[in-house]
Amino acid sequence: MAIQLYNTLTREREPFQPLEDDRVRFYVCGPTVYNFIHIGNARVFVFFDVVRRYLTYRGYEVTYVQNFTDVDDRLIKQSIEEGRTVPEVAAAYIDAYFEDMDDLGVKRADVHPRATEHIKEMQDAIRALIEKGFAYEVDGDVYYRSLKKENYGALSNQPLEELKAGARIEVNDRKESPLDFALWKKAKPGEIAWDSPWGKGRPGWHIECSAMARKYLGDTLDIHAGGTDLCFPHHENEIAQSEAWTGKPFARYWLHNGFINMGSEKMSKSLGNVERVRDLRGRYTGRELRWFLLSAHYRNPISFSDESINQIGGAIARVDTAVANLSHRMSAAMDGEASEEVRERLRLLTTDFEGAMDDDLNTANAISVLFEAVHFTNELVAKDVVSRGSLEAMQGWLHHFGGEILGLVEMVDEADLEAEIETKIEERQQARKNRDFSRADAIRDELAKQGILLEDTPQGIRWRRK
RNA sequence: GGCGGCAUAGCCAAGUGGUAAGGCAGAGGACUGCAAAUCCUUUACCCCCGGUUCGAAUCCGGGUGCCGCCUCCA
Repeated sequence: MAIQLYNTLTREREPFQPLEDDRVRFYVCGPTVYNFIHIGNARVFVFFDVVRRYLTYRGYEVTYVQNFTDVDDRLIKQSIEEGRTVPEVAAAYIDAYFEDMDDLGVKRADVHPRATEHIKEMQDAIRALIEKGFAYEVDGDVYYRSLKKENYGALSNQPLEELKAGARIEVNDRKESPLDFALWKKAKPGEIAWDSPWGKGRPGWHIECSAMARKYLGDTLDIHAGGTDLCFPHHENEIAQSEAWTGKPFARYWLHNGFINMGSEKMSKSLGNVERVRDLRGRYTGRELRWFLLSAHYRNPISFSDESINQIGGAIARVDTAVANLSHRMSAAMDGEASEEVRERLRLLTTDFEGAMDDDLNTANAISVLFEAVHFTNELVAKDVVSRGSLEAMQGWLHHFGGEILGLVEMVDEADLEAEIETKIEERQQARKNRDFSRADAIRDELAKQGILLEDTPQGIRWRRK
């Protein structure tokens, strides 16, 4: 059964069939690096990181591209406020972006192209659009002629009349139609600018994705993704200009993720309720945040609250405990291969996991399969007799699906066992043997203060970090 | 005004026709020197009113409430 994806373009769930059978060209709109990213940005990057990992697991050769918008009005504004140049501001927030993403376990894209490093490609695109009659220059600005293309509005499902009616009246009345958008903007004095056939200026926002996507992925992408608000106008405009430019479909599947609300309100600057990842990282671990972001279906809104994330902590503890106990059980296991029962259970878990992810990337259900795996792990660990092979197979499953694909499970390294703790444990065992329970409890309490939890099991004492 | 989404237990959250997943929190039990962990059991008038159907959280109609997009906001 093929992977089913909800495609914004058709507003239907469709079987996923890339242009080439075993290759996926995947483009995600990255951040505008004028500031630290917020939790809503992070949802995009974390979720599509999982999609990319899953597609790779499914055998596709994935080329994953995510851009940085490193020049635009907001960057210019920010550079004035910070008293730094635009490139300096961009560089600082790109570094910050990677720090935040590393903490959330998001892998680097194959390419992170920056707008300012592709000025030539954008100018080539603009020139081609002018030649084809899809763009026109007015006094140093270049605009795209939106109405020239018949299917403008298809992605956002808006009839042109409505778009026109809803369009804001802009100060700039040099455009032929209010729907036209800037491909090239003339520089004001002192602004960062590049030379061009139309005079000094900078690229408009939408053209960078079209130019960079084509350069790194070709004329037609398999998947183009981003936040739901990008649907209009950004993605609509990308489609228009790219297809006018290349004469080919721009992207086969458009994926848009839902927003994060603060309570029931939209998170927005004007409401002053924006949660930056940078700040959240002081309150929560990156793993808690990642788990939180994957705990609901990607197209549904998530309500952010401290209570919600605190609940995640309990869930993570359950998984970590199982993983640690599994590791501990290994030392007292019998030699031997994985049992047929275990193999069968793991096959079923794999089927369920794939079923969840194939069903429009349902990470919430994939996580519930992870909990089934945890439950089975706990049963195995509690058995009187279990083979090392069975435990290793279980461990491998958790590592692969929970760790490699979802990025939520962290394995423990048995070599972590520290001699000092082992000595204490030995001492406590002696005390218990002598029925000196107060001494035994004292040692346990002492270790507890260091964050080490001791647990008595039929296979001996095990310990883990709290 | 146009387009679209959502409403499921104390909380979070799956579920697009066949007796309501999973997690957190709570309760009871088993196990334990005491614990911890684990296992078992337990917690739902699926927003309201109609309709279709043998059968609806799921489809249709009408309400109510909330939310998003409609030019640079993930």
